[in-house]
Amino acid sequence: MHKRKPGPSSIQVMATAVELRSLLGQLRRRLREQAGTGDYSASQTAVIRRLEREGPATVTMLAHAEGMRSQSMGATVAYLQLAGLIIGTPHPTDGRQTLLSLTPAGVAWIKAKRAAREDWLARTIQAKLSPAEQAQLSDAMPLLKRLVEP
Amino acid sequence: MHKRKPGPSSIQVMATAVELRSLLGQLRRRLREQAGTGDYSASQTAVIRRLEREGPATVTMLAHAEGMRSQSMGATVAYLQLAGLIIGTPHPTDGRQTLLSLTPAGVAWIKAKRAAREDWLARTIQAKLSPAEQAQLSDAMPLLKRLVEP
DNA sequence: TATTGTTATACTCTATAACTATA
DNA sequence: TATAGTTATAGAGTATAACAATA
Repeated sequence: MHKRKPGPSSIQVMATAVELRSLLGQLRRRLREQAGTGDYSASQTAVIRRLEREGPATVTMLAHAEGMRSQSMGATVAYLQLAGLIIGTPHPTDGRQTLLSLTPAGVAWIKAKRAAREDWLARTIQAKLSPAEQAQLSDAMPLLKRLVEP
Repeated sequence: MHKRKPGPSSIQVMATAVELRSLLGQLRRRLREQAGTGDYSASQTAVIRRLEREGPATVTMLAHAEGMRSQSMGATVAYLQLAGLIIGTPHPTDGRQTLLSLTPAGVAWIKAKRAAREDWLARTIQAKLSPAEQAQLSDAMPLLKRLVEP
């Protein structure tokens, strides 16, 4: 256990909040500027990854999982469909729903990405943080996750 | 020291990267939807806070510190000037530069914000994380900072 | 010639509102 | 009537390019 901070005061929490907000923006800008041709946005990548991890899903399900509106997710999904990475098939019993899943091209994209270590964020984490710090960052993810949960 | 993870493999690093990217987007969307009237954007808040912490600065200095272009920072700063929270005064010796600093209204805004604990992010950190977890999150900030550094 | 800052313009992401189709 | 999804439109945030003023 870390012992550096006995218990953050509310001023320290505010400082963390302010810093996190600033870092959020900086990370986002850095991610965008590092994105090359053939790369996809954060939302697009998140969708691809989620479909890989959890299998087929509808637009509404994806929107809910990523904390955005279905209209916005609709645009994200439409782009990925045009790009040929995901495909929508009608739900067998409910005609309103469209089940989205990865195409072979989508699966191949993920694998190629992983093999090539093309991901700027992953490369940077590995290059700039020690293994212990990488673990520390990884351990902080569940905390961030809880912050965005309803 | 945490001992849960002996040394993250490159697959784990990729997983962290993917998760961080998704959480980044979710946090940003949540921050936006929680923003009420009279609130300012992440970039705007970051500028206000930085001026408070480090004193007067130019547009170029602020842009560099936040990792964005001076044209973009110009827009952010222009809005804050219109809102009356910051003011620009000509540099005494270098006529090209404009030194930006907080107005009394800007200082008052920060103080009111703090006193009222109006900040959604700070409130959420305090409400959803234990003191130890708050410290853990705070400790992760320097790691994120190093990721965005050039 | 280099630097500070501004203006014009465009792109991405996301939101709200209104609509269609199916249940 | 409620739900899944689409289309139209708007706004915020940021980028690039071109320019003006000062050093």
